[in-house]
Amino acid sequence: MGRHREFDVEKALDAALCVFWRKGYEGSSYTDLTEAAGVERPALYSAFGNKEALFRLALARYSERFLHYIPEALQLPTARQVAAHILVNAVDLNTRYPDHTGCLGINGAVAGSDDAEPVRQALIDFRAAGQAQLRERFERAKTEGDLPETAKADALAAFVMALTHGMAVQAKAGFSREMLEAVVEQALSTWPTGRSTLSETSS
Amino acid sequence: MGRHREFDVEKALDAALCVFWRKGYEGSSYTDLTEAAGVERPALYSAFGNKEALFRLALARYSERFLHYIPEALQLPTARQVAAHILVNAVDLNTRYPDHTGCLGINGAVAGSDDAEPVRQALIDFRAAGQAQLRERFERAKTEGDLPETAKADALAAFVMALTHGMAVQAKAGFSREMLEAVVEQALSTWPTGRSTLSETSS
DNA sequence: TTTTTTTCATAATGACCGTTATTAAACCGG
DNA sequence: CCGGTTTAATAACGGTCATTATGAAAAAAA
Repeated sequence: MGRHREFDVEKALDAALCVFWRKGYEGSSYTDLTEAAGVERPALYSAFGNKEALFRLALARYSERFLHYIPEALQLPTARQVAAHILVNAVDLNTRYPDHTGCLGINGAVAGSDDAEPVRQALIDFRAAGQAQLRERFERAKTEGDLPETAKADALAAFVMALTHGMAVQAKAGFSREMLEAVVEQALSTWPTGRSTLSETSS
Repeated sequence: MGRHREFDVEKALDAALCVFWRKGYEGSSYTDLTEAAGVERPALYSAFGNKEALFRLALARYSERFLHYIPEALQLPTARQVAAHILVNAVDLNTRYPDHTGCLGINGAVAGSDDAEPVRQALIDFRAAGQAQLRERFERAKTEGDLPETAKADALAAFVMALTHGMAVQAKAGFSREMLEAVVEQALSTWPTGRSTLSETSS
C-alpha cells in the first residue's frame, strides 16, 4: 500500500555513480547528484540514505558493473597473463568514457577534509582487497613454478596496483589510451619469469 | 612607512603547504590554513591573495624545497640511474613525513568540483612538465646508446611517472616505506639496456 | 606631535553545503 | 469511496565555505 516510486532506483544510482566517478566524493554536491539523477533531493535520501551511504552503494555498483575483469584475470593460467589482463582492462576502463575518465577507486578520494575520512578509508580498504587477491594469486603462481621462488608476491601485487593507480591519475589528466597502452607494454617487459615461461624448454 | 608584519610570511607559506599536502586543495578550508599558519584570515589574504593563489605559491615552494632530486636525477649518467634516483627519492618523500604522506602533486587534486578545475589543471601541467623533462632525458639516452634504439622515451617517462603517482596514492593509503621500496626494486628489475650497460663488454 | 600608511583583529557578507520539516498528491485495502 | 500509507515537491534548516568591510593599533614620515 502507498504511492509508487516514480523514478528508477537503479538508473538513479548509475547517475550518481557517474557523478562520483568524475568529481570524486567531496567534489560531488548533492545538487550535482540530484540533477544527474533527475530526482528531487528528499527522494534520493529516502532511497539511499545520506551522501556517504549513496557513495558506498555507488562503489559497490562500480565493482559489480565495471571490475568484472579482476576475477576474470585471477583465473588465467599464468601470473603474467593475470597482470596483463588487469593492466590492459584497467587502461580500457580508464579511457573508455570520455566524461568520466580514470577510476572511481582513485577519483573518489585520495586526500580530503576530515569529514571525508570514512569514505577515504573505505576506498583504501577497497583497493587493498583487490591487491590482496592479486597477492594470493601470485603466491599460488610461485607454488606452481609460474613465478620464480625468489619473487615477492606482495611486491609484485603492489607493483601492478601502483601502475593501475598511476595510470588512473594519468587517464584523469587526459592521457590517451595509446599512451597508457605503451606504459603497460613497458611494465610487462619487466615481468619476472619462472621455470616454464622463459621458453618452451621445460616439461 | 606603515606597520610591520607581525608574522613570518615564509613560515606561513610552509604551514599552508603542509595543510594542502595532507588534505588537498578542496579538502583544505581557509580555517585550516589560518589555524596552521597561526595567522588571522585577512592577513593570509593580504599576503598571498586568495586560496587558489596561495595554493599555487605552495606548489611552487613544494617544487623548490622537496623536488630537488629531479634535476639531480636528470644529470646522472645513465637512464637507469635517472629512473632509480627519481623512484627511490619519491618513495622517501612520500613516506618521510607521517602527517602528510604522499605527494602534493597528487593529493592536491585528482578529481573535484568544477570550481577546482583551474587548480586541477595546474597540477596536470605541473606533472606534465616533470614528465617532459624525463622524456627528453631518455631521448638523449637513446642517442648516447644508453637506451636501445627501440626504446620509447615517452612511454618510459610515462611509466616512471605512473609508478611515482601510484606509489603516492599508496603512501597516502598508509603503505610502508619498505613496501614501496620493494615496488621500486620490482620496477627496476629489468630496465631496458643499450649497447654499453648489459655487461662490461663494449668499448 | 601629528599625519599618513600599513597591518591587525573582529565580525559580517552572500552563497552553497548536506540534511529535513512540511504539505500536497498518488496509491492500496477496506 | 474513504482511511491509511508512501512518495513527491517546495522550501527551509543550521552550518560552513571563501572572501571582505570595518575600525583599532602600530610604525614611519612630516
